[in-house]
Amino acid sequence: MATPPDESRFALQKDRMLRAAAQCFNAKGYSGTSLKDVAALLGLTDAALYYYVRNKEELVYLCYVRAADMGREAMAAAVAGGGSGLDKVRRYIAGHAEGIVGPSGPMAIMSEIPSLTPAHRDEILTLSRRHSRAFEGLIEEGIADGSIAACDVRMTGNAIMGAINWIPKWFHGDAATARRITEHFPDILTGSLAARPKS
Amino acid sequence: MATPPDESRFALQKDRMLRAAAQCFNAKGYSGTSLKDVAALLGLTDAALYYYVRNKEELVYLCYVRAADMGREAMAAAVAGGGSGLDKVRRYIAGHAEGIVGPSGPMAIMSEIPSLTPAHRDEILTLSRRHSRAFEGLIEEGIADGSIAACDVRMTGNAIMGAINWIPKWFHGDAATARRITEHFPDILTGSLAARPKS
Amino acid sequence: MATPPDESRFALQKDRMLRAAAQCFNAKGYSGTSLKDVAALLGLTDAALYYYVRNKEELVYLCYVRAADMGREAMAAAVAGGGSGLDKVRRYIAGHAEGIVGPSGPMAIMSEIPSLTPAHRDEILTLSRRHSRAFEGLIEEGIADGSIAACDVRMTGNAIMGAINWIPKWFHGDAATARRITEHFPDILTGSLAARPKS
Amino acid sequence: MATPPDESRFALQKDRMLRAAAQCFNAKGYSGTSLKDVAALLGLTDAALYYYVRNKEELVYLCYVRAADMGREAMAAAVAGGGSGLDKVRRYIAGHAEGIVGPSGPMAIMSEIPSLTPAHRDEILTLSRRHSRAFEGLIEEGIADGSIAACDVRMTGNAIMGAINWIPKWFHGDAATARRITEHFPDILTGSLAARPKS
DNA sequence: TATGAATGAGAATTCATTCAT
DNA sequence: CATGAATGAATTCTCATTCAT
Repeated sequence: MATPPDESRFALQKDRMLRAAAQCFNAKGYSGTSLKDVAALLGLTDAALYYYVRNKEELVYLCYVRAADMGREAMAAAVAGGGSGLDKVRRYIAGHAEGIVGPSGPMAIMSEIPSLTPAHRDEILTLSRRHSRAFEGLIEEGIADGSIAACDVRMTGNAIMGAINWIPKWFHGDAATARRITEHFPDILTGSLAARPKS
Repeated sequence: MATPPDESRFALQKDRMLRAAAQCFNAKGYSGTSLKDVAALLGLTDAALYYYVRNKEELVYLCYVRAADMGREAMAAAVAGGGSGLDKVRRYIAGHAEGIVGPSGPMAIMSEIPSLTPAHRDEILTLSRRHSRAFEGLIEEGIADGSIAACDVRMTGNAIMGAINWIPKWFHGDAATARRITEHFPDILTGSLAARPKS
Repeated sequence: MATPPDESRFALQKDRMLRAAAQCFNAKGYSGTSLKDVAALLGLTDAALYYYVRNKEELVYLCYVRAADMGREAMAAAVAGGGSGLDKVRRYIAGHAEGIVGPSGPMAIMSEIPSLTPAHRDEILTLSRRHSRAFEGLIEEGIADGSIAACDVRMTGNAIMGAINWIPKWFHGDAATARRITEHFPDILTGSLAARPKS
Repeated sequence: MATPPDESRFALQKDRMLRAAAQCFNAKGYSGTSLKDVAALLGLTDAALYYYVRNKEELVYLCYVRAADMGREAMAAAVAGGGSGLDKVRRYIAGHAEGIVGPSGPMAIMSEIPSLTPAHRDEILTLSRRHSRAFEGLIEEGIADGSIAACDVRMTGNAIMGAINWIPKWFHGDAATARRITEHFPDILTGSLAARPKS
């Protein structure tokens, strides 16, 4: 699980911090977010963050690692649920959206990988690509099992992920909208995928 | 028209500048982009930009105005093309995507409206909302004329626009990908909309 | 005596601390040394040092007091040894150098008196000047007894003390070099002083 | 010559800056000197320094490069003057001291090489070692030609350089003392070297 | 028009210092 | 005694901005 709050005081605080950071980064981007912003959300001074993290860069990095963990979980759950490729894609979309608008704390959108240290960038890029591949894999599985119509898999994956990643730009935390998102996005984003009779 | 370099050398240069700025902002965000970045793209010093623009803020503002113009054009063209609501939606998607990856210079994604001056923010927000409404209007038109299945119009609009707005995050300028985008995005993003026989 | 860990464990620890601090200060200067550096050398946290000392400033101050004590001892020993002024100067040089490279723990070089509190600064400056005078006194004694040739006493004193005080900049703790220093410095630094037949 | 003030406005200001920086660094060390200190000496803001230099580190680095240039000059002049090894050593000492207390602006003492970037450190260390070798070479030359008595060359070199490098710690700019330094240091520091009849 | 030189505000980061435990 | 957690001040550094040329 993604650094679950079941450890020491230190780990708990660190996890709170990562959630606050993810929220800020999603809202205002990496360079648009000052450490003061994050700290304020926690009722701390910016200097206090350095107790948990070496760097601002390390802060994003850890947010992204956490996001990768959550993504992996969503993927695992989607696969574990069984069914057709389309079923898995829909379940994954729901899970991913849930990670962003749901109560497990906002999951950071990996939108600023270039801001990372080369070493961190490589690591995160690897995770991120692996994840995209896995998602595209689900689509291909659906095509193979007939639940999904043939399509440009890469573009389709990009479109779906983009629609989800863009959510923080217009979603501002109200529960009603959150429900609409998780409820409708799987439908909206897979309608095009469903194999259907030629008209 | 969106970028009418009608007469003077001034307007031409200014337009070049807005395109360069849009490119930078799309790639690295508002605060991630320094005026030096924009100026470098034009072969100028940052100080020179102040000849065309009062502010960095005014620079984004103008980028967004330009984007709104382009969006309006795309919308007008989509409507002017006639046909069903779905047809118009598809045409609009193509036009919007074209504005981002096409040769009319990158269109700025309105992703950082909060960075604007209150006055400018209000103005852009109005334009932006009006535009979203217009897009949702096309969807509703499609539902009414039977070309589009009933759906949560607001969410659907958000999803589609998000998928498009996210493009700059993964598209890095190669022509082949640009073609794949404009070719497939209308299909991918409207598949779910098409009315289809109840199964 | 300079470092008399006479009774309590407290005094012993404090003395260890002063030695560690002197080592750090000699190596990296006052502002270049963080309390963490000193603490690390002792296997403690920086916060722990505050049990022994009110201040970072007090830490240097105490180092300098200790150094003054050691200097006084070296001076006393040099004088107690008797002989000509030159003999005493040579003995003092050896003793001083020994204090720096020898096993009695590094003696702090008083190189950053301006960093001290006004009160402490005055006190240390007094000690330091008294000490320089005493050293110059030895030189004058040598001139008087004919063992040292006439010279600019102040400059000569400064040159000799400088050569010694500079040692920590290039000496990094190996025993062989330490031996070379204590063995040769008295010769090297007093050659110019020895009275010799007019050529 | 060491970045002589005969070029553009830019180079002139940069040279002024290096002199101011050297003065500060000599007085208070690298970490004890804030960029504000240096800037204040020039009547500028700290931010202005970044127009000339990328870094605080680059500032020291350039000071050291300049010092190395001046040292090389002093060495060249000492050698060019001809005469015995002892003559050259004396001339070098005078030249070096002149660089520190004289009007060519204070020459930075290379006392904080560890603060440099690895790359810069390597470069400066190379220059510095080469320079020390050259100086030791002069001593050896003197031993060979009989003008200098046999001695531990390395230790002797260290002692002499130390006495000179320590000057900024007690010299505070008055012309009278400056004269005493350049006048007496060659004598004081080479007395021990002069070959003399066994007593 | 455009640049060179400089500034001031803000951001990241470090560090001495405090205090409850 | 010693540490963990936090703070506030100072420092380095960036950047939009200005202005004389």
